[in-house]
Amino acid sequence: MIEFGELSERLGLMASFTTDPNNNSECSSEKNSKRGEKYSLRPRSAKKRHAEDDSEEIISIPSKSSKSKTSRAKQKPAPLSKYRRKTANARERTRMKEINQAFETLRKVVPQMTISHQANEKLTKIMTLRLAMKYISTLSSVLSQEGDQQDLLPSASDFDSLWLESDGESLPLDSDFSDHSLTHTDFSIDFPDDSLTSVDFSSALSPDFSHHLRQFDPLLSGFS
DNA sequence: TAGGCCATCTGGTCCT
DNA sequence: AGGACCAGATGGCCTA
Repeated sequence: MIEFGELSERLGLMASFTTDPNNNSECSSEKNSKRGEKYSLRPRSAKKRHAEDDSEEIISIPSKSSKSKTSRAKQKPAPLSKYRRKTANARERTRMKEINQAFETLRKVVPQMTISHQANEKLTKIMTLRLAMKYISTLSSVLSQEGDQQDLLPSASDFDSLWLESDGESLPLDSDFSDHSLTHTDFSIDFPDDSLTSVDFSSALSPDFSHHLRQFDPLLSGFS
């Protein structure tokens, strides 16, 4: 079991909780929250929360027609205490942070793509997932072709038959390495929203490819 | 200004 | 009981 102090230290809670050790449920939700400001509710949420806090102090007689919190409390379990709500939020942020870190890792593993419109922008989450699926599919395809051969790493000529496959569709990669890009038309199968006009798969065709392949090897060993 | 993307909050559900 | 996970709601930021 994690002590509050330990949890708070881990999650950086202490700054926004009061220093009163006897009152863990107090927090600094009064200040307007800014992104990145920890453990303060957004203005709207804080307003709502305060309204709920106020209503909790009112003892009302439950009635059928009433939609007050007090009447609803009879049917639903009591909302989390401020303290538990804060810690739950902190855990949720941590969880999302880990997911985002995994996305960052994935962005680094998939070949760098060049998107003409947004050349300097990082891939969105959905784009990252889609490209990863394509990349895995490509590697799988290459490995299956190389299955009978000793050398698993593809030679340059192997890329003449490198395909990007998705949902039964096959997208041929340009075998001319001086212009290894997919056209917008090619990619429109998976990106019908015109978000891509060209995709540069140069890293997949470079020596780096073997590095990527080795990284994926354990995952792909079960394919064949 | 609308739409896309994202972070955060929140309540519900499941699990330990 | 409390944590993990999930999805909906909300609002901020950015770009076309």
